[in-house]
Amino acid sequence: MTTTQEPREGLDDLPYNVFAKACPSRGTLEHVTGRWGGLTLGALYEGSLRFNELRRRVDGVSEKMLSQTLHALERDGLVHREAQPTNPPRVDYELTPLGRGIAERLLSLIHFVEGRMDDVLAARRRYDETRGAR
Amino acid sequence: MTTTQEPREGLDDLPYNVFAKACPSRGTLEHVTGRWGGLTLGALYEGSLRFNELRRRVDGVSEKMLSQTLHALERDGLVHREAQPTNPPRVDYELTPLGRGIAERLLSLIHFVEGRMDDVLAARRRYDETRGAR
DNA sequence: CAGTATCCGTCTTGATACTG
DNA sequence: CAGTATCAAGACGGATACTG
Repeated sequence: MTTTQEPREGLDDLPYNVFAKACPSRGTLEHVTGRWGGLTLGALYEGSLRFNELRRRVDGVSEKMLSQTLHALERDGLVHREAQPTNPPRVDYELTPLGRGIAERLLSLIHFVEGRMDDVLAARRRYDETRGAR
Repeated sequence: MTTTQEPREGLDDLPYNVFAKACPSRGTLEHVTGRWGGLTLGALYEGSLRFNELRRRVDGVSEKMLSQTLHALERDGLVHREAQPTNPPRVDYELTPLGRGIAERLLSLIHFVEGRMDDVLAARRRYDETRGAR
């Protein structure tokens, strides 16, 4: 009976469970936490930004990836796209209320990680010494 | 002066800034939020687990990916690996205090997303109707 | 049980070029 | 400015087989 799964209380009674392979929340979580999704949401938390402003904020993202990321976030209802039909075109991206809720929690995580990087780096050195020498 | 970067107060004064391409925090954040990293941390939040228990919890992960993920998290000092030299071998994985701090924030994000999936799914339907019909 | 090693296809990514 | 289209390189992921 080692394989019997005990339900994790307070989690499995939700309609969506990210631990399950087929749950749609897994997809959204991947958009949010993906390589560029999180940084994009984080950048937009400061306020609305235009496409190229965003590109400069999110250091290293290509046009293609930013475009793709924004589409996914817009489709999930986390980002609102506001296009002015001027010439040259001007398009502003901003978080929706739902997007803000997600960005807040994401930034909490990001700031926590940033604040602990010295510990992480120290742990890495220890690990590499111990195992690397072997 | 459209390219002048205004510092984001309360963020850029940190020694590590995940928005910068070369910042090591980016790497750690990717371990944490990667496809399997987040789910692994989330599973371990409940308590220590053995390798194959973990594999069953994190639905869909392969041995290779779980092993790889655990190594990265252990190296970053988020997970502790406790191996008993018995036969058959028994290895328990558990969060370090640092890992718990990160897992808490990650779970806050995960639960929030899970709780809003109906909104997300509705947004997707709207998006697909509007744009898909075009 | 707890992994490691290897093969191999797929999916992502980044450069580059081009459009409105 | 705000993207889209295309393509090659490489990272990523899964299946399988094997080890201690």
